[in-house]
Amino acid sequence: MPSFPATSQRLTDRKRSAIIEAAIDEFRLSGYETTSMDRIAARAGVSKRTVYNHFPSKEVLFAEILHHLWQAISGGEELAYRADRPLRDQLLELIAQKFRLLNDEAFVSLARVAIAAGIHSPERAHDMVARMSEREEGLTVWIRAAAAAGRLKTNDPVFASHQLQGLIKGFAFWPQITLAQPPLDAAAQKQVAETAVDMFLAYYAL
Amino acid sequence: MPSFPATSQRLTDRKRSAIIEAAIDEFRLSGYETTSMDRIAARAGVSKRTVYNHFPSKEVLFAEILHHLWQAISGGEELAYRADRPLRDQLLELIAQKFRLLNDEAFVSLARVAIAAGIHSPERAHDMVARMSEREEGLTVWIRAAAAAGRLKTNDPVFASHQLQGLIKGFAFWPQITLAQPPLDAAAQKQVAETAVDMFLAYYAL
DNA sequence: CATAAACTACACTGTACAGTGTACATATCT
DNA sequence: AGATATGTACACTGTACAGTGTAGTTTATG
Repeated sequence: MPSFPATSQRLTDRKRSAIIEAAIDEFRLSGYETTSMDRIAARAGVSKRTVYNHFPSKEVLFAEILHHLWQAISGGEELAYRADRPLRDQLLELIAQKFRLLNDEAFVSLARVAIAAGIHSPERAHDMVARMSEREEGLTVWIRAAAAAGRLKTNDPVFASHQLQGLIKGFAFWPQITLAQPPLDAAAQKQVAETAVDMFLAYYAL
Repeated sequence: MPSFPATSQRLTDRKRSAIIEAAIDEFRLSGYETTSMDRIAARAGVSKRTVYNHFPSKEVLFAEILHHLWQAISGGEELAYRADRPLRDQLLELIAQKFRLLNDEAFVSLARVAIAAGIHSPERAHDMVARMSEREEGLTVWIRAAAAAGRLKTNDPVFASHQLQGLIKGFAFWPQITLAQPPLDAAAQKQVAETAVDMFLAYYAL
């Protein structure tokens, strides 16, 4: 029976976690270029050599972190279209789900780091945003179903979905990413969500 | 009578312009951190020392460029609300004006550079986007006037204006900035503009 | 043409940083 | 307790880059 030190696993695992956490903080704070491996090591309370024993290069460490943050936010339970409930209620629930993501510290971190790093690295940006837009599929699927059921008048669900998201993200995503603004408070979220949905339905509902 | 070399002004002016142009290209291509003064000098066809004779530091050169690009896009002729024309036409014209800005290479460059540089420098980001949002005032003013004239039902013109812009920027700004996507073609612009305006009016028009 | 201003080549300083090699220490496992 | 895996301190290489100093050349101007 291993008498491991109270809180957690093997030393090497704790070190590894500390490095990843420190790296997330540093990259988030300073971006990829201006973050040094020495600072990451220092913040992690770990020797620089240990960082390199775990991760062969800064690039790899960075990729690991993107992967790590990605895991942290992968919990999207698709909401299916239902004929027996008002469109408005269903849309509000879909938006609420989106807000949970947008309020998620991990998600915003990921987005900030990814966009900051990717803005001058097309292939990485492409990969990143491609994966992010997968998370936007749910809404499109719902709209397509509602249209097929004859409750919405659109033959371009992807476009309509982007519109609705534009109405949300303009308030609750881009300002937070580019200006590091705090997430919307509950009242603002309510206003943004309800007005967006009502505007959307005013145009698309049959 | 000075026999100046055909095309333009004094040598020093041409050098200065060459430096600024080269710096715009480089910063746009690689961001602030990863662009070196040596590369700028090389691209400008100028000795490094000359760069420093014109601009005391990289910081200053960068600021100069932001200022320079800012000048290049400052030609916004505010469109005033008019009681004698349909709302839809006026809004479409406002949007068209916005698209002219969004299609402007200089504007997109500025935005990309500014956002990339500012994403980890809150004060600069703040300053930058504050100035950018001045350019969005026109739409807000128009909406306020239309509401005062009893043609739109909103008591929050700023919010409404942001909504309409969200419907545009989600297609024609953010993808271009963060993914370096090409500007929308004419057909797409038409679709985005018309659908946005129609959706907006479906909700707000009296 | 003389003079001042601007440009150039180039060598140089200082710093920051990615990444490595090593000798020694500490933890983990059997 | 002894063997093995990990971590640490630290010195070091090589590179990239901001910024400077200088001596000499080119360009404009009275």
